[in-house]
Amino acid sequence: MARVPGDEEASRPPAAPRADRAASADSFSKRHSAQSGRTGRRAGDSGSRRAILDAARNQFAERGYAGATIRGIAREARVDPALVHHFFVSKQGVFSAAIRQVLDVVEAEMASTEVESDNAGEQVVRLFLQLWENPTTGRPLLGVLRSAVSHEESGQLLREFVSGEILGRVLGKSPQIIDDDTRAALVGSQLVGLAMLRYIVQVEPLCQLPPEEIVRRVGPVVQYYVTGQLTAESG
Amino acid sequence: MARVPGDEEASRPPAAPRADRAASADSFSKRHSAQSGRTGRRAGDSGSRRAILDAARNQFAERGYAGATIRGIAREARVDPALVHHFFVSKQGVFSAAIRQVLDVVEAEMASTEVESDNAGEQVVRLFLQLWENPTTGRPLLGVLRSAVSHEESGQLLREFVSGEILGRVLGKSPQIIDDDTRAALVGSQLVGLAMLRYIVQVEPLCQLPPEEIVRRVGPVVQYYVTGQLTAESG
DNA sequence: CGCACATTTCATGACGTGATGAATTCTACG
DNA sequence: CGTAGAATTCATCACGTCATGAAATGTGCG
Repeated sequence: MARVPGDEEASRPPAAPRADRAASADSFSKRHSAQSGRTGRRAGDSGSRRAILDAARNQFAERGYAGATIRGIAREARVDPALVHHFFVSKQGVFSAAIRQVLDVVEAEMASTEVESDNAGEQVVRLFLQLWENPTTGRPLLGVLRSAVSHEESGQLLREFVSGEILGRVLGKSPQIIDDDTRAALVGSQLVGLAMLRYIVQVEPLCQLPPEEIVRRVGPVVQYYVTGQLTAESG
Repeated sequence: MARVPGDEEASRPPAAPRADRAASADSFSKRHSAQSGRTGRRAGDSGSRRAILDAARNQFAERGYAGATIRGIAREARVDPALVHHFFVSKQGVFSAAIRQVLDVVEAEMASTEVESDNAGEQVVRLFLQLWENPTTGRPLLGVLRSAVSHEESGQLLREFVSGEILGRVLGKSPQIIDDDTRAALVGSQLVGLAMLRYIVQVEPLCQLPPEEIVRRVGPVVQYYVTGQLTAESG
């Protein structure tokens, strides 16, 4: 049990082939545990790569970038930690691979949803909530938001979302000529705050409210930021 | 240099008094470096305890609970890491001590500021921004928010702020009988989102805007959540 | 002075982390 | 068949983390 890094005595040559190792008592918990000896490649399509990505999304979503560990991801994927490095090189590599792919889906989703300028507010909030409620997109988003507070690349992604996606998609429909970037940032602040309190900090009344109720209450605020009025037909 | 935990040979009795150690080449960077030999107490009021608390606030503010380390705090305070443990027992202990004290100031500040019900929106946003702009209160708040995404106690503090402080102080002035907790949570979501984008993620137009500009733009939204109308004199 | 106590540092333990390199097994292509 | 390469695991390394216990040095009280 005692790990002695500097032990020079009894250092068996690492090149010695070993075939005498018995099952290490927890090998049953690994993928393809039933058959297959130990170290080499498995037969057929093991799906390990995908399993790692799924596990990574979960871990990053629940613990954020700093809190997630390669060992934890490997454990959840029932795979050796070194395999994670083999496929994705580094921790940053797993993160990028796990997040980026789904971010494209999010972007496409937003692109395919037409936002009418006359009640953009409610539509934007509805779309935002749909993305968060759907686990496929929601968990990676959770990962980005959880990581954004201390991981620079995640912060950058969030910045790009606010400055790029919101400004382009939402405000592009109702251009105000001036102040567009500020309006986009204010919309972003309301949306990010909503996600923080509903999905991360879990403030009580908020995380129980049905999505449509939130749409009804927050929609006008987004509308106000975009057009300067509470609803389209007021005034 | 090589650290050998299991080294049993050459283990000099730990009780042996040592007076032959020369200055370890970086001892100048410690507090009271000029005078004083090495290990014991320093003369006069060293202020180490306060230095540790200050350093802790900085570290937690910049890296969050998980990212901050006792060694990092000790380094910034120019103190041995063990001293941090001596004063505050554990990492959680430093965090609590560093944060709690200032949170009382925040609470008192909020209690002493009267919120008139007729333009509560702008007043609340102004007070919120004042707390964040002032480093004395702002940096601990940064620490709480940065930690809230992954540290349970910080999340709890944030929940209590939204469910307690906002509901009691802001909505207490303009009671709506029904839905108070939901209104408080919505106000909280806007404020938390604002802090996230302005002070943590640093979205461009937002963190340059003068506070009063933000008050003017976000105030009506808070007012809307509280009273259901954009301004007091509309309608 | 002498003794209890607070403050300070050192040495070390026990453990977790990301990363690397070699060994082994399987697949695919010639 | 033979062999290049992909997939998988093991054994470590080097380091950083929180935490503890003991030793050394100061202060203050009787």
